[in-house]
Amino acid sequence: MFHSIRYRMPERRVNTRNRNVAVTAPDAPLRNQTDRSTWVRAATHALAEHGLDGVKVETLARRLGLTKGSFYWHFRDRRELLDAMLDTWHDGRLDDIRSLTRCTPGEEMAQLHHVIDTYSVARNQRGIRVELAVRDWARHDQRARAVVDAVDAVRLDCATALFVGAGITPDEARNRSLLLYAYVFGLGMMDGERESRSPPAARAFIAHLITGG
Amino acid sequence: MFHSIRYRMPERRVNTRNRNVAVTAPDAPLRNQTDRSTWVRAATHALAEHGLDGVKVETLARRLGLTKGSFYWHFRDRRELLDAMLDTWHDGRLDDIRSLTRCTPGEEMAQLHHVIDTYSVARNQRGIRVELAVRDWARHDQRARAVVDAVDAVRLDCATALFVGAGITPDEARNRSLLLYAYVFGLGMMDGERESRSPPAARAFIAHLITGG
DNA sequence: AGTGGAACATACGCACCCGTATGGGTAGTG
DNA sequence: CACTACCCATACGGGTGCGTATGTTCCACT
Repeated sequence: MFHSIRYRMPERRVNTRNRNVAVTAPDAPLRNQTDRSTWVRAATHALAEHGLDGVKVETLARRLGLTKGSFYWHFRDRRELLDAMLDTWHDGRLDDIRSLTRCTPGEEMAQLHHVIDTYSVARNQRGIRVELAVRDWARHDQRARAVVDAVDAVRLDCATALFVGAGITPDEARNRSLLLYAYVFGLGMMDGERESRSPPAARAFIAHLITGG
Repeated sequence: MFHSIRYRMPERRVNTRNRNVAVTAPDAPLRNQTDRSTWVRAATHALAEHGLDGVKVETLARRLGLTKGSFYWHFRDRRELLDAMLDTWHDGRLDDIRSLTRCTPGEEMAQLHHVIDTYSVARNQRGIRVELAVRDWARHDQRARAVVDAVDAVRLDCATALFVGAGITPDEARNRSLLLYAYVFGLGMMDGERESRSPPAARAFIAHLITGG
């Protein structure tokens, strides 16, 4: 979704210089992807730390020991960086989901508990921070909204499949999956990178309520 | 909490002009509170619409048909407006909680279902927007964090009392209360002012899972 | 009628951030 | 060695937002 749709602007550059070319040109497949990912990593870090408005070109450049000249060589504008952030976040989440919901038959319930534990603030603080920042971003940006919705759809489908594999009816499985994700993200919002409100015993009890056993 | 601690700056003004005086002066008790609340209302609206960084002095002034001159008469700086927003939000939430958890004995479970319904996106869209914006704000601001924590503490206490009144043990009551609020806020984040993922039947099923009845 | 203060408008300086224009350095290639 | 593509630095203009300094209007009170 929104995979680096980079198009050469008509005559934006008259001198010899150029940016890394469009993906529509099949013989020039995205050179310097590594440098782009450097900016994306720094930007994602800033997003987790200070929110979307903390993602500023000059701030990132200072942090990386570079200048805006470097940035605007790799990206057309700030929006292109934001799209790249959404793309990498989307792809990373899909990979996580796939590796989290792949389990041997009969172990579905244990795997669901592992999903809950993975999204707990205590274990995955950075992931939760990014998650919440992206979700807040999605409240003001349509592309972010679409990416979040796509990730949520896959998450719900995979968790529902686990519940169904454990013998739950499809309807109930979907409802419990929705409760599961709403709970983990909501808890991340309430606990705010600490776990004052949810000692391990409480989390275990709630996890059993969600999974039903 | 953080109730308008306004102090006269030492010699900040040398001419005749002055701001509405400090609360420490007992004979001048906050004149023009209505005008301050006008700014706070507009700011809260902007917060819900565009997040904290959408709360800009000049933008609010344009929206109100005024200028910065008016704002800086009523407020010392932007931070004072933000504190006033937190105060009014805090007080309003406490009022809501009190009116939501006051019920006749024997009706505790029905009241808990009413709490869940009140915080659903479909019924209270604006409240949820403000809630999420404040919570995101709390991730970068200590004062906002303190206010959110205080509100959450009261919410959990009152919901726990309802569960206990319905015959649940205190530990389980607190756990179910935590699940309740984490779920409603998490669902607000996932559904994003629509209710595509949670049809009424799903919400009813989940509500019964949370309350246990 | 005149005075003082409340409530606002106007104008300015400053800082920050975006995007562009342009120059420089380096490595590979003929 | 010249040339070029790549990668980055410097410099600039425009826009925006914060806070301050100062001017203006209206009203209450004497």
